[in-house]
Amino acid sequence: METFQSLLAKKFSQALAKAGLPNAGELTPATDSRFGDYQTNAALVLGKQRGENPRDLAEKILAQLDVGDLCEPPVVAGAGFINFTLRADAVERKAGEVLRDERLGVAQAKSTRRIVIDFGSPNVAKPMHVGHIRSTVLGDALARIAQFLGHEVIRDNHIGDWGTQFGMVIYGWKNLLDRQALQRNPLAEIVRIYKETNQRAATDPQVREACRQELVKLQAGDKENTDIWNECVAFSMQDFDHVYKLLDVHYDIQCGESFYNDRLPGVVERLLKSGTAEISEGAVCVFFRDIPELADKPCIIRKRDGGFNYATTDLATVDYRINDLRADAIWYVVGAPQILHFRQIFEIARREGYTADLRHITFGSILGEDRKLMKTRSGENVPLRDLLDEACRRARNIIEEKNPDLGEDDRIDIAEKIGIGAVKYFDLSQYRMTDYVFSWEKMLSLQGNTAPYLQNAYVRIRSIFRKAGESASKIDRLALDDPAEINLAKRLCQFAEIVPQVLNNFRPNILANYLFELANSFHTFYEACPVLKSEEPARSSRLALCDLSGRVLERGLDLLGIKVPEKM
RNA sequence: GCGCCCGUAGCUCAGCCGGAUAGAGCAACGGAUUUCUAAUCCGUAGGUCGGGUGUUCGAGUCACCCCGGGCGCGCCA
Repeated sequence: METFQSLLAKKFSQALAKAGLPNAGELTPATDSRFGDYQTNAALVLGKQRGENPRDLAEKILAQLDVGDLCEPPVVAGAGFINFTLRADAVERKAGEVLRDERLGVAQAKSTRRIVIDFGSPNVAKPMHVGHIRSTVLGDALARIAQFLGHEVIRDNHIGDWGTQFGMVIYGWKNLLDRQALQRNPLAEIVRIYKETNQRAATDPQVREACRQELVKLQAGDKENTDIWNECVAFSMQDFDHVYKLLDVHYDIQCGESFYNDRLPGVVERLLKSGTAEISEGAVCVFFRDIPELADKPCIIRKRDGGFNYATTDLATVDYRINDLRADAIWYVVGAPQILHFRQIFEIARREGYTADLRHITFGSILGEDRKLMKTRSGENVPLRDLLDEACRRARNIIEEKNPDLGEDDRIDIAEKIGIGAVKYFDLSQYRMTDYVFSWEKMLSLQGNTAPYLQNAYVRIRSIFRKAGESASKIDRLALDDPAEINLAKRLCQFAEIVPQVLNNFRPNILANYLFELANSFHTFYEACPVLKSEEPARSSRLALCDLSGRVLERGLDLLGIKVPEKM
């Protein structure tokens, strides 16, 4: 199905051709409703190129343009803009098409790709904390959207399950472990012994050395240490799975760092052999002498002591994803502090001849009310599990106050949908690069651009259908009359224009913003247009409008990984 | 020192490839409810887009410089 935008753009470019003019400018949604629904600046661009009067050019183009079936006669405005206002009957037909379409008008991508999305990536022996929200929620949303657009998505959890921290964990396990505490809360106990060992190591060189020895033994495949490591990984995975279940996030593969262990020597050998890497001060490095910003920032891929580091692992990972998984693209949803690292990795991959589309999708930090990195009162990372539980608890309090009649099962279910949805939406509704201040009050507010506000619009729709005792009417040609109806129907037709845009710059906030505007339009319609009490044909038409609004809201929120309740 | 990111209403934030008089939400103020969930809607008020120079028909958006904040820069991940 074609959107209004693409239909108009197509007709417009035909008109340009007829007028003997090249394609130019762009046809976009109007910046202001005063200017109609769509606008183009083509005449301005052409005017500049050819040194002609933009308004004259606009008239010349209009003489060749036939869009009478879609809009009112286009008008030239301002310096030479051409404005289009959709006809109500065209909106009726288009909305009818969307109504019948499972995909709600959203076309499949022209060329579909196999995309590995690397997101989440928690560390073993550390609980997931607020810092993991953005990567997890953003990555999941991008995966859902890419998938919906027809791409083949492989969601990969690159777990930090290997590294120097295990020397300390194993030392702690052998010397400090409280078995009973381990049974009660495994991860908390592992974290405790890790922290305590860390403190000891900071002051006691002997402990430090002991930890190093444990690490060496683990890396050499020592049975006892490997068993301990396995147990720690398993305990951590339990914690991750609990959080993922709450968040409704799943992975296709979970190839952690350890997965690449036996591939690391090969990576270094290959790079040395090809001359991409060289030995410097005993370490194996890749230099970027031809890139000014990187000239003084080499990338170490093997340490002087022969050990590998995370650059080596990431190179092995690129290799695996491209050669074994046959990825066309790899998206790394990893925080902005690692920009330099990925710049280096991507550059090395390029030098090795890889042509896959590698993207580092960065994001900012979550701040506390004090505008500093969000921490607990005692200065520690806020465990994600606690935070999500609190979200549900707070959501439940609000539900109980607003809707005391709900049964216990409903309360639990709805509180989870609202609480988790609120956390996710708060994150996704903001541009990913900006740091944001975490605020329960704001994210759980029923007013404004929040998940509960959107969910409420959906609930109102469900309520209408419950009351009506009927499912969506079979109507497929709407009868729009009230401005609120026309506005809502136009908005619904835009869903198909918005969704693909999200992937242009990896901005789910565009979709969130659209859904907010849709909910807004729906609420306005809801206030202005009685549904069940109205006469036919308005009643059926409005029911259809409700049905479509509900489906777009549900689908749109689903693309963001957010669920909708039937009641709230 | 070098590099990256950010700076838009009192607060929290939109504003994609430069486009018309810069938009929301919260908070403030004024209205609407015998309801299809008022958990809402309608309205008012609020801005030298950090500062400057430049590019051009046109700059919040692009380039350069400065100010302020954050982050990163050879053997952690």
